[in-house]
Amino acid sequence: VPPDTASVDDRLVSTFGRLLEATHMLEHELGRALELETGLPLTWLEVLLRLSRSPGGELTMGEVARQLVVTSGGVTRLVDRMTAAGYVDRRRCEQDRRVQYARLTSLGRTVLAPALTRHTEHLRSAFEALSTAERHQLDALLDRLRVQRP
Amino acid sequence: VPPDTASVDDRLVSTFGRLLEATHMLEHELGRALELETGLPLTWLEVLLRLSRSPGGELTMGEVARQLVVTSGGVTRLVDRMTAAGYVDRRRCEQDRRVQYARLTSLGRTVLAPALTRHTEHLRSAFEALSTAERHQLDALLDRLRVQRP
DNA sequence: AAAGATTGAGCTTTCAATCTTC
DNA sequence: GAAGATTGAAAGCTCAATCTTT
Repeated sequence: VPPDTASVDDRLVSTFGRLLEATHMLEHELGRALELETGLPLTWLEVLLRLSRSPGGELTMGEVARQLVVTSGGVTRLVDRMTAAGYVDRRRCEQDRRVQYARLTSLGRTVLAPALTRHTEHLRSAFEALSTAERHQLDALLDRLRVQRP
Repeated sequence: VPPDTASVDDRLVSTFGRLLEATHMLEHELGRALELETGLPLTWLEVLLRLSRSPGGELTMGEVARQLVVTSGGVTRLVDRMTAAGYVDRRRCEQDRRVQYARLTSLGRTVLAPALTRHTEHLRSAFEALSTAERHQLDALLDRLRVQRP
């Protein structure tokens, strides 16, 4: 073992610890503010946002699960609740009848717009310490932080 | 509203979305690998690690809650379970008898060492795409991503 | 047999109320 | 009254088993 391996590893462990802490904190505070001001949980916003960006305003259940990093069972129930609220509905795929699409409803679009505006304002204040160049830097770093999935 | 504000905001929302996705993915995969190979959940490792770095190997319940970004009720039960496993115990503060310390036991130290080794190996492979300079960059960016707590 | 989605059971967390101590 | 920690109830997630379709 080279003499400075230990300290390099320590830094690595610390960096990861900070990544978790900073992300969890942002998630918690931004989620709290969003839900307080719009009634929409951050997870719901994430789903609505990702659906709205997809062609047809829909994604398969599996794709939502991958993007949110939750299990398929978790997505089933998440979409159940959002369906009960009227923000999304389900559509069977005709080519492959095993798959279901979660699809944005017009109510979902109506609710998304103002919530996204508020969320963006919160984000601006959370990221105001970073310059545009630094935000691009962060973007680039995150893109390269990939871990292979099983 | 300036003409390019919309696209700047879009980028901001995307950056945050990527931050969440990348972090959740790392957390999920590294957690899965750690628990598979050592039997220790990532959350438990985080607790043991932070206790081991503190003077006396202990932190107040509230401090653990803040660092892990969970509620005080959540920490009470987390420490309950880790106490049942024998990895930590509780100690009353004498100056202020409202506070309790969660304290690393010798069994906790014994379990932490090899788990940390494995975790570090996983981290090396997850971060191998980043140079040392880029890891410092990430560190610096994370430090500046602060959000005020209520 | 494998893949996508759902379900039942169980675990961990939050929320709100409570207790103790300052 | 306020702060730190704990508790009961409930929400949301995972895990493993199941069902349907490929």
